[in-house]
Amino acid sequence: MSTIAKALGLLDLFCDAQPRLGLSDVQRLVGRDKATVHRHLVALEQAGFLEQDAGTRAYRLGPALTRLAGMRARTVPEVEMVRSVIGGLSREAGELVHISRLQGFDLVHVHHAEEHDHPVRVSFDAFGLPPLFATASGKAYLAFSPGGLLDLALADPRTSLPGTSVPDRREIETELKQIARLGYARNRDTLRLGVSSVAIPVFDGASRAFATCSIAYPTGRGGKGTEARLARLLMQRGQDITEAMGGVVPPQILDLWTPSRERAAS
Amino acid sequence: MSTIAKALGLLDLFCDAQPRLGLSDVQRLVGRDKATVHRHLVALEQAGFLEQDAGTRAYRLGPALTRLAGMRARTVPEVEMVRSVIGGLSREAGELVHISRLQGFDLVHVHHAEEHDHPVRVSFDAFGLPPLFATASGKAYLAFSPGGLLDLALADPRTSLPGTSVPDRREIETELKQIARLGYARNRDTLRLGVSSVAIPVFDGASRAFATCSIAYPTGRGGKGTEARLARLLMQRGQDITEAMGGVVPPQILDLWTPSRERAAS
DNA sequence: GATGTTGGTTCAAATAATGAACCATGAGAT
DNA sequence: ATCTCATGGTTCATTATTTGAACCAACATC
Repeated sequence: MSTIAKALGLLDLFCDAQPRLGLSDVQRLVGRDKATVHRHLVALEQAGFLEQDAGTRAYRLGPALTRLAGMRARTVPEVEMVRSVIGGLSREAGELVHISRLQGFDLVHVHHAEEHDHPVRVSFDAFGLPPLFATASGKAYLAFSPGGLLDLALADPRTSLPGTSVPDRREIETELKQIARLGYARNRDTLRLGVSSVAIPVFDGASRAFATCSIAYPTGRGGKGTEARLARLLMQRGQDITEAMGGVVPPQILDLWTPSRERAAS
Repeated sequence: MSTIAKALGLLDLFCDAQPRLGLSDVQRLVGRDKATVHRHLVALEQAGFLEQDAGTRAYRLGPALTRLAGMRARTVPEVEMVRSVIGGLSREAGELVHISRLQGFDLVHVHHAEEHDHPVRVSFDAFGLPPLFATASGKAYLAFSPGGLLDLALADPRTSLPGTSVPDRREIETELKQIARLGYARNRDTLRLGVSSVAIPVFDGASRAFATCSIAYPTGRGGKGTEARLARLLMQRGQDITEAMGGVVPPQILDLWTPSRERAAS
């Protein structure tokens, strides 16, 4: 393991739960020698990636990160940022990933990634614009948005299209509450037979849901644990996706997605 | 020089002028061996600090920066971020630095830093609330804000306070244009005899000026080059200051502040 | 004042970084 | 078609940097 990797790895220790860490804290968390850790911390501090509180001598994330992140935001177009994140997610999940953005009252496709080699795959297809509550993405969006939107979605003329059963408002509201509790939405065969999916919302700079990211997979694949596994992967990347699109995940959602990242001392 | 510092130093090469660099580019810029540079780039990429374009194989700043910057923004209060930046600036400049924020039609003090050891110093003092066009800070603010504000400032009742001469609108407008061209505002003895200052605007998240940062110094100090030197220091840190307060510097101002950071190949 | 923290330093030993030489590929130029 | 130059990337013996046990000083607790 390169020293560079070791040093940079230290930055990941600074999480929401513990944003300030002293030398001993870091030493305990990574298990390396104190002298080594100290020199890494100093090197990071001199580069501006950490800064040290003059009073408590604790370290926290430094200004260089803000500077470089700003540089990236200015120079790397959103498309490429999103591509790199969902590309990685698709590789991890082994399934089709796609991102839709709200336009009017519909979620329209903006990006997708398909980096896997299963013989059976869900083919991507912009299959019309189904009503919001009929897709995992739509439900993910509704569950994390102001209440009034559901009424508008229910008033959607496509609600009564042939083949789609008229939805029950109560039932939907119950499901949306469950989604808000779980952190992700799901769909099993409801829109296209044999196709299931899980979805999470994407937030904008003001922490409002404005898009969604979903993973679609053949319902049969992988048995019972599949949905949970994919949902977990999706939620783990939730922050990266939102940030790639220039947004900020509300703290309470972040807790839902990346719980117990605490590294309590033993 | 530690390997960590060498590797992290590579990140600074990615600037607005050249956001994508190939292995050879980086190698030329830093002058180190190609193999070394390559391994550093790979290490940075694996940690997410860089990412490589699959097509061109060029490197660009990576998603980990956005993630960590977000973490910092959430966990480190603005006060401390600002303090660390202007503290450094005060050390570099050897003079009093302070930041004011617009409140109503006045710039009120929010932070200051005074880390120097000159025997003669400008003492900090919240000397009332002078009209905007009488201070370097106020002029810096006006010069980078929508035009209508000048009228409001001129209508300020304090304009006709004893001792302050009634300002000429034409004259002020000319000066504001000059400030917008130079990138910074200045004041020499106009408000307090023996005290001069230079100032720049601070921008919010929507790139609107909402505060200012200024350096105050005894007019006599350091001869003729002083103003230029301090202004240069101030503008160099302009981006850091705005970003520490959660804002974004408009690109055209950024060009003014950090020009020709290009590192052209010889 | 004994004891356990904390942040930080030292210096011989060990490991990881280094760089000259080496590939493979692609773009122009002849 | 081939020669050349540039590119990104790799190898491996040499070297220099990183490493960590022991050590120090300051502070808090018992």
